Amino acid sequence: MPPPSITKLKRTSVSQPRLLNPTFSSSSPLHTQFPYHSSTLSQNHNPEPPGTLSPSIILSRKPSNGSHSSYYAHLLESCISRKAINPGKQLHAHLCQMGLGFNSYLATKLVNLYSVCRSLRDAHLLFDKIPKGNLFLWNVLIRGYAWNGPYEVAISLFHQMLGYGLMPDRYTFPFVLKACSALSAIEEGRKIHERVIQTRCETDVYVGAALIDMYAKCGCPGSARQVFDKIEVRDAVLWNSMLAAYSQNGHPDESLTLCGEMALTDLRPTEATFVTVISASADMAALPPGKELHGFSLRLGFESNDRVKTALVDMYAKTGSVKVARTLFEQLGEKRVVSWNAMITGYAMHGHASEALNLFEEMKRETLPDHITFVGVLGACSHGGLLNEGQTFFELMVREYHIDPTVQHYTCMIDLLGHCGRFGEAYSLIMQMKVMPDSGVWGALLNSCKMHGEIDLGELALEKLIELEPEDSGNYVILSNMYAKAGKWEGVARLRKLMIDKGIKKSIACSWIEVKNKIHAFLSGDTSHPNSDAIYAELKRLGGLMTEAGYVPGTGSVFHDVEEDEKANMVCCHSERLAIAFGLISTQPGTRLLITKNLRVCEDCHIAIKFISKITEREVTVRDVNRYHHFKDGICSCGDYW
DNA sequence: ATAGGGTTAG
Repeated sequence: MPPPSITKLKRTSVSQPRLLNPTFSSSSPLHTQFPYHSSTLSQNHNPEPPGTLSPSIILSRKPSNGSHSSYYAHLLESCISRKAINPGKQLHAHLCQMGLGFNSYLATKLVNLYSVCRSLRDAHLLFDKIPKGNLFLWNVLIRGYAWNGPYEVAISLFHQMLGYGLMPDRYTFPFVLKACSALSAIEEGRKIHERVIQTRCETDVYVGAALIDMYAKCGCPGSARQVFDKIEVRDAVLWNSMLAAYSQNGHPDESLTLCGEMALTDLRPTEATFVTVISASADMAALPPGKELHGFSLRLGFESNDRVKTALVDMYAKTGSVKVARTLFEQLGEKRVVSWNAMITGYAMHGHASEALNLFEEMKRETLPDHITFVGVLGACSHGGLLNEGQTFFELMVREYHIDPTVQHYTCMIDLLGHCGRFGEAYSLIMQMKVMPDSGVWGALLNSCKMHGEIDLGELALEKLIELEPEDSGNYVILSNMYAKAGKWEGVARLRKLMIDKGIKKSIACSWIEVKNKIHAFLSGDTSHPNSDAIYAELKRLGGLMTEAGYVPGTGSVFHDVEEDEKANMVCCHSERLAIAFGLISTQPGTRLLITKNLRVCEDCHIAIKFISKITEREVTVRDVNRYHHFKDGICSCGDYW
């Protein structure tokens, strides 16, 4: 039996309610009031997923004894839960014919349907025709804009709603706060928080989680914590939002501490708990808590959870256990973009360029790479000094994948060109960027200038960097070292005065290592550690062995007023080397050493560490906690002239 | 009478 066409349905005798006619966007090829003729149905190239009610089935079940609001409500609910826009529009047209269009209960459901189907234009046009006394109607439309944008409209609707004398409820707040989060609109967010308190909604966990998220996205974890502390009956999601608030704002340690408190409650951690807190431990380059969380997640039955597993891949890769990361990566049931990206960037940040690029080739066959994939791929090229490959991938990204380069992609390219001494091309690339060059870009250029002694361009880069981040000492230090290397002491003096005038203090390089659950931190030339004597003795011993093995202390930093033998001494007391020496004398042979550094490891130390690994047959990983594409901190504290 | 918050790769 052929499906009944909507045009054949009986028209009611009631005068046509124009009020709620469905609207069709101008992009739709269908401009008639009844768009779904049987001919158009058969041309449907986008069939609904299996299990969806087809439009013909909906209408063939039309009750013969007249129309009941609850019957259509049921059908509309069915469309809403399936996000089935086309049958919904057909129902809408049908309701207009039936004369049920002015039923504001059903109309509200239609607004809801358009809203969940992201047809905000249709939702809003219909909304405009419905009496405004119904809070639910407002909530539905605000939700639509909070989920899909423009977010400003959600906030403006909220104010219009207040203008109508309606009181927002515990459903309204999460929606409008989500819009504030998306816009980082802190002033608006705080005003809404006041209203939450007036309305006595502050103990609702949904409202609370939305407030915490709003404060987190606006960079105010302290305010988020105040909200969290005021709520007495908490659920897992509330904890999760607070954990995320800390890790999104550079406090992974607080996130881990809070996770410990959560573990003391009766609440069962969820997938989001583990994803958040495992990534927090990756951010602080802390393997032991990460491993503990791994075990904890296994005990709670998250072994085959791919999202948790992806977070673990990222954590193990970042903390230097690239092989463990790869093993887990291979265990993934479904490899999504995030998983590929975590593994590729993991290889890139440890300088495993060929592994990163091989994996990228494999990925291309299975998944569509995104802009973050290319940050990893270009980062791998930049680490490996692969200029030609980098340029090819950059082209590929733009031409084949139609991805607009971001500052991060440009930073990698500037670094690549600069390190190869192609300053003309590097500079013209900066000039032709469609995005504003940030401190990462100029920092990459400055760092390259330092390597090649390009003083003029270096001065220009510093000028830009001073505009962008006047408080950052690292930039001055790099240029100062360049002046010193070229013997331009008046430049050194000028910069020193500039820093004093601006009241800028130099940041100090610090490295740390965890041994037996205790963190041991070292500054450059530090002698305050209880085992200091033994550490320096070990460094001296290593120095001898390294020289025998062919190591030549770095010529990267030149000391103008220090005797030759003292130079060698100073090169040996960079903070990462102190941490390594301590690790060597206080752990079992064969244990892997993970050192974390707050500034970028200098090239000389990188070479030295390779020698140390070889001589001692120990796996040594030094990880800087700065993002690897931030080249502005490419300094070692001993090489400075202050 | 219908609805809602948190999550990873740079």
